Amino acid sequence: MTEQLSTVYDPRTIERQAEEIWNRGQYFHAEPDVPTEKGAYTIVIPPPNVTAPLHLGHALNNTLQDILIRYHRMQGFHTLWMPGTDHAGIATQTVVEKRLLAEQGKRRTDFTREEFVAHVQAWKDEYEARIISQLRTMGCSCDWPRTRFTMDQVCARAVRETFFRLFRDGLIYRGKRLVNWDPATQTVLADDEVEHETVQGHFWYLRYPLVQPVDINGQTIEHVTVATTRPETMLGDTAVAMNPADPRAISLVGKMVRLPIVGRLIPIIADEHVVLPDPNSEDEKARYGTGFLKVTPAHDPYDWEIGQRHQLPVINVMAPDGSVSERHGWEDWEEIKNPDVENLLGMDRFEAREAIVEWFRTEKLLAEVREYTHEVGHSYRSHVPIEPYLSDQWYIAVKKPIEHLADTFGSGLIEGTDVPVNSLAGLALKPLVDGRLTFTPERYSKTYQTWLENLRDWPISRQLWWGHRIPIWNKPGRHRVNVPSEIVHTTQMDSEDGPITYLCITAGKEELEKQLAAEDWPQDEDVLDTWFSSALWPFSTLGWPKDSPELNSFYPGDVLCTAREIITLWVSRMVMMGQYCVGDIPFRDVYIHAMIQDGQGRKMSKSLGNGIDPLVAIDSHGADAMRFTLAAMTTDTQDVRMPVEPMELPDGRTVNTSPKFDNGRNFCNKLWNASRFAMMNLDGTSPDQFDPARMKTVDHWILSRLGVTIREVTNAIEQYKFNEPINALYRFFWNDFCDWYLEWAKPRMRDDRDKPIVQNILAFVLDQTLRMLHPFIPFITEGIYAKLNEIAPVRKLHGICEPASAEALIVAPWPVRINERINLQIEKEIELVQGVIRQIREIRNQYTIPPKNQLTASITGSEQSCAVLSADTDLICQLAGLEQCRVAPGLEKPPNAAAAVVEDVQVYVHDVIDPQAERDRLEKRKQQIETALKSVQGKLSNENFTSRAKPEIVEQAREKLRELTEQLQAVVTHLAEL
RNA sequence: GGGCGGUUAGCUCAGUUGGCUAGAGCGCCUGCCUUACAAGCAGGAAGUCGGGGGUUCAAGUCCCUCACCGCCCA
Repeated sequence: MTEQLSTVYDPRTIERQAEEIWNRGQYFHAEPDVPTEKGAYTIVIPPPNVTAPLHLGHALNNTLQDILIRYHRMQGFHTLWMPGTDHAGIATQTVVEKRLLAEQGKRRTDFTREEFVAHVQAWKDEYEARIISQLRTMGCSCDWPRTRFTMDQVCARAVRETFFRLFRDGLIYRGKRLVNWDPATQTVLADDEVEHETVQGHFWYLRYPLVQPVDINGQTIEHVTVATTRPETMLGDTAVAMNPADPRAISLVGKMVRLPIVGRLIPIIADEHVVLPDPNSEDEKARYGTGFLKVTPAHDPYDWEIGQRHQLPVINVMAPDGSVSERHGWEDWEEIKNPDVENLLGMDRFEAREAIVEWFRTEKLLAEVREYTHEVGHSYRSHVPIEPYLSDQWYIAVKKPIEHLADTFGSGLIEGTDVPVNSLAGLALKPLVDGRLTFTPERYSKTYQTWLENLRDWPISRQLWWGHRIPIWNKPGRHRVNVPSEIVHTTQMDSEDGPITYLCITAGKEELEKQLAAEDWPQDEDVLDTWFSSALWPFSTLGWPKDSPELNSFYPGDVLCTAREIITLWVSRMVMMGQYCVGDIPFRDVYIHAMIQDGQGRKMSKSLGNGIDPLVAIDSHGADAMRFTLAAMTTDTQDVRMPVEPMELPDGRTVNTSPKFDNGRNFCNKLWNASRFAMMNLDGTSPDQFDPARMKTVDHWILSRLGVTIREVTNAIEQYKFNEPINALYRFFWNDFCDWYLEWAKPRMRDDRDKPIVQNILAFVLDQTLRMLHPFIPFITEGIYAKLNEIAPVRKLHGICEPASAEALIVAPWPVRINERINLQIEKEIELVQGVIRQIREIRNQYTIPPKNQLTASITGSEQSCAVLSADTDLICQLAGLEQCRVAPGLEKPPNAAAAVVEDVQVYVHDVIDPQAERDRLEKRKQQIETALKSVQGKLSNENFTSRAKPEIVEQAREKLRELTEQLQAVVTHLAEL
């Protein structure tokens, strides 16, 4: 006899066993160019940031990917899951800066660039290792030897090549713009790196004196009042604007104002951007506005545009750290400097705000202060308010047509937009419009589309040290270098200090770079936006720009699985760059999964302490349990809640986990024990002893249920549904297989004639169920499968289904559909049997009859039902605890019997009568039937229903009415007899 | 301000194209250590489907509107 499974389900043991099987077989690995009938199936992992270990959101993300990967591997696809991590420029640099400050009391600038980068590199090595180990512990079947990092040599080469091509195509340019500036990390941020938060603030009403008072309608006006939420920017005001339609405009436009504190003389100008004041308006700007707008072109994007329209001077009054400074473009400093302004120098922007408001108050120029709630942009990394800031940055032109791509992708605008087909934005948008790129759930395609239609040029330079250094070398003046244009591309641009020559060098020319540096061509200090390298991820990881076998075999991939927050940031850019660099979209489908929140609907975060570490969940419940629960929660809603509770582990640690993982663990435990029980009975199983002709009703029934389940599960996975297959498998395995089939099988195991039939069915059903469960709970299923292979190596039902066997479940073929086994007639029969058993059990319970007391029952009803039930009397006796059961039409109700009604059948349990309990039970039943009856009668008495509803619906209702009427009659009779 | 979600049992959530008495898991109540499983078995209670209006023979489901919660974009 083979060794049995241990009596206790221990996730740790089984996880180790399964890992060993997978490692031995190298099943995660995919070699290119291996032809399979179905072709390749590729997923590239959304590379986790090396900033921190993975959280539960990652666990969900990667569980879903692994389900898809394992399913397709079993379906016979040549399957690759490409793993790796992302350097996450600003985020990682920030955490390392914090650590260095805390541990060594040193700032970034206390190190050389090389020293600092070495520190970040060390951090990266540590977290990359942790992340990969987390993924492996979760069971992710990635092709680990292929693991990439966005800054490794392979990826770096792709970055250099892409940058060079963009530069050569004239899509990269340098521009002076107002950017989203993060004064804490002192770098520019792209629009989508700015988070809008609601902030309780104020509107301050500041009086700006007119140089000469103005008379309007006999009233002397001595000053204009501007309303602002950021008084500190007034130091840089270069005009006051009003709407030309304002009645006061005729008298005021063209007059001069003396800017308080500063003393600068600035004009009143007319601009339609200014909203007319209206205290009753729904528009907040009108309600809070005075009709006068202070214009600060250097510190507000709208003011910048007004400034451009009116050629206003641009005066920058702030340093990059957000403090007031005269040294960063305060053009008229020498003329205006005075003690009041000098006092403010060096103050932080919020300190300066206080001081300036105080100054206005003291000088009686503060007209009013009002509370105001508004959205303020914050850095998604440092979380400080964003400062619109004037700065020089590199940009990518996203709506500029790329001529040499017109042949491949066409030209002209995409219908209904201003996006050229052959621009970068167009390359990303067109596949969606054409239906080649789809989103699941579908609604997210709108986010993608709207973003691309309104896309502005992409600022790609970041003032950081951690990242891909921008491959541009520059020198003031106009220069020429004697190098072929395939290696160096040259552009000249004008700046305030005259022309500058910029060189972009292609990858792999280190000698040339050194030589240029020696000739006073410094390289740009900045690095590229992290998303630049992420955009290349689907093909840089496969070796592009080399024409590698991997690229040929696995690109384009199939699906991208990610969260909605990076649809714009990342998904759009991958499509853009996939098209631009490789000429095809990187994936057909984008699956967007939910965001995990805590029990109160809050985002899980470190600061709230409400996060769950996947490794902790695995320690507390097992990896399979975690995966099961996560998949079971995955519907197409946008958020899911996961109650978080502290729990003490066996090793004494108190950690956050969630009681929701109990669901998964309980299921695994059930699977474990049911499999153990089945296998106890499988010794000596031989398919040769299986004879389909000797199958009984319950055997046909369980195969029918299996057939339905195979169909449901397969269809659901194909549609990116994850909770549905889990639920279908749960119902089938627990409610059908364990609760009924196994119970009915127990006595049959002692019957020599029946045993081989049951054994073969058990082995077959268990085998097929394990295959379907494997993508969701890979460890336990693999472990059980290995045992099953020892105990019952051949599992097939001759003449019914003969699935191919496999050395490991991970590569076992997915169950084929057995729709021909689906038999709804038999399912209905068993439902009737189950209904009868349930009713007898309820009577037992209500009368508190001990389980061991064997009862006698008689059952009567229609010819048809009696025929079914008398064939299955032993099934009823066995699970209802009967020693005797008579079934026949027209039986009388015995005296002292409890009665129940099931479909068109009367069930009498003999000699248990308790009149009061019986009356209560029958009354309750009567109520139920009457409620249902009322609803059906209501329908049928409505002539419109019978004439307009579909005939089959009407027929159904009539049938229901008949059955309910009979049931009611029976119950009423029984009540009367009491 | 624009857009997108959500609101169903005490909790977390399902509910396909409108059509049987609206379901599951957890929790709760009752009884069971029944030879695979107490992480279990058997049974039970529990819902004005956020409010209002409309379309329809028929609305949790479609339309309008209001309220609250959340996300994204300006």
